[in-house]
Amino acid sequence: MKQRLRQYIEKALQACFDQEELHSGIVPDIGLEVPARAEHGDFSTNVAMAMAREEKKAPRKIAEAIVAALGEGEGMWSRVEIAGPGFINFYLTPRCWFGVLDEIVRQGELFGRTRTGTGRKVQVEFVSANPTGPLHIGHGRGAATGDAVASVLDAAGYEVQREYYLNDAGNQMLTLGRSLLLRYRELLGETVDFPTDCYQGVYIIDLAREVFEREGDRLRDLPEDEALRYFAEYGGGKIRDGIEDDLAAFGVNFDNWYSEQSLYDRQEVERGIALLKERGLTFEKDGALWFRTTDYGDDKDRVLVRSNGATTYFASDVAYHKEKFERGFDTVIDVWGADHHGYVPRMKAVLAGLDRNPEDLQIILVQLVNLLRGGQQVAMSTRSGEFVTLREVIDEVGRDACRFFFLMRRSDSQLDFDLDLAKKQSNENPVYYVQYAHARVCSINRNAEEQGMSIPELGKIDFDCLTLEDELTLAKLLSRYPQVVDGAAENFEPHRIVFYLQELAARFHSYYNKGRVLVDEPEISRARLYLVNCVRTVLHNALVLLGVSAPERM
RNA sequence: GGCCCCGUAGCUCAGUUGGAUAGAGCGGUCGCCUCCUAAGCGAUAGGCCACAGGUUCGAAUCCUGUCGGGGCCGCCA
Repeated sequence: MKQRLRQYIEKALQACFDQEELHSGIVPDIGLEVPARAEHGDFSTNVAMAMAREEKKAPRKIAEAIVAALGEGEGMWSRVEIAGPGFINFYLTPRCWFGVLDEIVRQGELFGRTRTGTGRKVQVEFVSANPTGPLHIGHGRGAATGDAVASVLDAAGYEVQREYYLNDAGNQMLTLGRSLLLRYRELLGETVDFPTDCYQGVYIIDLAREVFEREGDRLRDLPEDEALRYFAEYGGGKIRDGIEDDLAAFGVNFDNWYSEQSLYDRQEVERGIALLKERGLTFEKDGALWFRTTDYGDDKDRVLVRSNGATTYFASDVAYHKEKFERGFDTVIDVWGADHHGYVPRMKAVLAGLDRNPEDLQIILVQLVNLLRGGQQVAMSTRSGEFVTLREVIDEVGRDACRFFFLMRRSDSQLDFDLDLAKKQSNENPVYYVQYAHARVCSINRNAEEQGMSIPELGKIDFDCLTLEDELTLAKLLSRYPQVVDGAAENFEPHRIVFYLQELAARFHSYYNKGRVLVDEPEISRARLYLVNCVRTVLHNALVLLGVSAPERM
């Protein structure tokens, strides 16, 4: 719709230049937007004002020339007017708006998919929690956000891969092994002084018990390093499986689980370091090897190889990101907790050092989640092992409410997650509000069917039967959906989908309450049924992007 | 000390990339079920967009500074 209108305006501008009404000969970017107030039309453009400087002419004069050159628009609009300082406002005909309904019916589940990203490969890496403990609520927000960003990009036409980076190398796995081994020895009756730098959570004790029940005391007499390796491997595997299960329960499925250890096994880490060295971007100091990230705007240089010869986590990250681009992605997106924001400059430096545009790496920082119960903040501390797991929250409030709540806010503002509110089955809970709209349409469909009426097919509708203001409003709102998807994809902002859903649901509920869909006149009933099923389709399509279900009854 | 995010209605937050008279939900008040699901709808009250400058035809939006809230600053991962 917007595109078509833009073409008309471009044509009019060209005509003005040809007839020498206007002289600059430059067609600017034509800003077309939906005005905040209905009396300013359906679309409004500020081109005349934008051109004022170039043309050295009053905006309203320019607008007059453009409007004169516009012509009739072949029934697309009923009125064009110049308003305010020089806005050109278009009033589209109802017939034009209701055309979107046929479009929705034609495309069905594909309505809202665009071609914006066609031919571009994007990877979204998210969660990537260390396999040393279960996912907590903070990881849940990252999971919901990353998954929705991936879905939205997919809808916008990008080729998308979802990846989980598994930190299965380094001494954290040894710490996990040691934690388990000590708990195991406790179970065997030994008195153990459990160190503070070991993992404190009760899940460690549970895992140790599992081993004890399977293996008995067989592992007591193994050499220390062998026992550690056993426990690290067993624990890491189990925890990883648990993470995968939790994510599956949350509706999040990864295309790829990428092992950090595999980077070492394939000498990728060495290769990455060697490459930076070759390019003269490294130096030695205090027995360690550093990457001069300050050349690219970081505030400190960073260590790649420690003085004891061990590589840092940053070194494997260099290799990992280098390898990502070698896999052919045009854009790589990392979803991180905001507490890692300090790592952004050094990762951008990695790209610059590899002659890659730093913009090709996009980092989404997801802010903290404050868990509330009864209005009080729930205390959490990973160190002490006291935290609320994602699984517990899913079990308590349900997957739909959980995902919806995580996506209700922009990811760069902190989120209060009110457990009591998320559980409430009432009007205070926005999740049900949206789902209820979908269920209501389904209910209307069931009633129609009982009356022997089926959902009308494409093109079998007389749009002149849709005479209500609310019906036109709904059609306009529906037509906006593909742009909402594009905007959400372009800015990595899935919350835009949430707000759109709430608005669409609100308009539908209002319409529903004002009158009946199924009335005595069959033609009107059919037209309205057609309309509300378009609403249902868009509600469904948008909910799918968020990973929230669209129930047929509630 | 440096860096990142936030500051908009009593509360929680949107704000179409700089547009016209600033929006929603919750909470408050008052109404609506002979009728397709009241998990719903309608009405009403509520604002110095933290503050001060600047940029321009035009600023909640961009720039600078100040104040307030949160977070991060390891040869840990």
